[in-house]
Amino acid sequence: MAVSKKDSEEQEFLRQYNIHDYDIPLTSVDLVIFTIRDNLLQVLLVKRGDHPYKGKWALPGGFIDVQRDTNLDATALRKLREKTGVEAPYLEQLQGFGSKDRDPRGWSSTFVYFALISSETVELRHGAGADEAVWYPLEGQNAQKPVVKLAFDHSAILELALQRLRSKVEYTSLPAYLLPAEFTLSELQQVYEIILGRPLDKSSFRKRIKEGDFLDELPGRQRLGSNRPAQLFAVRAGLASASFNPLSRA
Amino acid sequence: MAVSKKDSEEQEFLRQYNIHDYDIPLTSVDLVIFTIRDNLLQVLLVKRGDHPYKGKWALPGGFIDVQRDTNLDATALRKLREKTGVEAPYLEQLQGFGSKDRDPRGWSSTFVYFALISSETVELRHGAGADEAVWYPLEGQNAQKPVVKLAFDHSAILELALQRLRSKVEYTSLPAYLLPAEFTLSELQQVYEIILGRPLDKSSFRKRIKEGDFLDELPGRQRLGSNRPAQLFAVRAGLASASFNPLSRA
DNA sequence: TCAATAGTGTCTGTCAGACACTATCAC
DNA sequence: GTGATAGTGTCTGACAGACACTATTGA
Repeated sequence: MAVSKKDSEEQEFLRQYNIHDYDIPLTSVDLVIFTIRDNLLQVLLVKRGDHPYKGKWALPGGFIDVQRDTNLDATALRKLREKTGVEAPYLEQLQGFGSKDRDPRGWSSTFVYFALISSETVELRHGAGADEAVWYPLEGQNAQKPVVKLAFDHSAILELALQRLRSKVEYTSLPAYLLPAEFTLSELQQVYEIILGRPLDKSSFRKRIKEGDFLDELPGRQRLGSNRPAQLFAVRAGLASASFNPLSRA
Repeated sequence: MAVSKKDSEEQEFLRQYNIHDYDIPLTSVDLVIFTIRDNLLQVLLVKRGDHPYKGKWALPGGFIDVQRDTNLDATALRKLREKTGVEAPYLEQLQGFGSKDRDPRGWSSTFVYFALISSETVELRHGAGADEAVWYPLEGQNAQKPVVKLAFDHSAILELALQRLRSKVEYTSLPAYLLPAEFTLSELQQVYEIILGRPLDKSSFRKRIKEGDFLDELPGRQRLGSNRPAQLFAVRAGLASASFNPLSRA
């Protein structure tokens, strides 16, 4: 098929197009990675090894690698893997932020992701050029604002992520991703209570979860102790990284 | 106060930093602008005047102007004003999109905004360099996918925006922003029905709206006709552009 | 009077939360 | 048996939706 005049005109345009001719903003991807450790909700922070804000605590993140990353999700997953070794978490985009003055290098925008992982599957990467990474606990139940001041506008971003987590927990199965692959309903209820900061009724909690129909009972698998053994459950396969509202009544 | 070694080191870093040294993605802001016209939900589309996708229909949008725009919201508001003349709509960020191949010019990312405006306040900008702009109806009630194929990945983005609109309508006051400043409860109910594609019960609709407590009754203002006159309402001041869930039961 | 739409009242089935109950293990 | 936690059953108040009713205008 011959190349039409229109096509060749477009190709000429693209040939002459050079992104470096324009004033454009910096664009990065940042991550708010939550987990449960020691019965507390915790978030992953890194100490910045480079300017700007060198030595300050920040959310993990970085620039899009236009050679290797095929899309934004890929960038987020790569960053997550680099910091934690985790491959398949719950991951969703939180929101974008961008302004003239959030980064001293100039106009800067970032796509912020929101990840939930089980702390048992994590190996934090240390040493050898890697920025120092720590789990930072978001104080217990009544837990207002995080205490540390973070680099850039990351404190505000963390605040928003927390809000989003709390509001989504009300009607979704998200907290299941904060636990190891196998867990009991009591353990799951405890996670809901940690995030929401208030006790839940056992009976209605179990009713909702069962009706939500996003957990699989693992036949024969039980957690033993000096009490009645507890049935183990797992998140139903195929739901990871997806958007879904199992507890919604809509 | 003397400039510390650390500060001057950072300043030196910033002096040498040049964004044009890096391979970075294109970053733009796009808008999904909804309104109600002729009892149909409609979305604003523009015909592209430049490459790429010249002559194709697309969502309105463009690049961030790093000189004039102080933040992402400002870019979105500016674009909205340029296309429609509207100053104060309901505006929220929908989601970011970015990938290697969504734009033939190279790695491209976009922050997509979601706007609701009253069609009565709009003057579409035509002629003189402006791209042609039209309201495109999203077919009536059962209304599945939009028919036109849009440029870039805009068809998928529009699809997602529609989903988001429909799901938010279930429990928020959003539809009020699709109407003129003053409206009756029956008119508002009609908008909900258009978006959801199903009839609502008058009594429970009115109960919910009144309890939501986001409308102000306009004393003395009534819509007349050859029937009982209807009380006029307005969205409570101070809620515009804000995030809120008046109908939520949480 | 009628036609038309605005606006209210009542009933009922559903369901979430409160709370008490039973079950099953280690010791 | 006891202590501890798992898991279930029952009741009740709140409330959303169905539907019938009343209200108020123009013609």
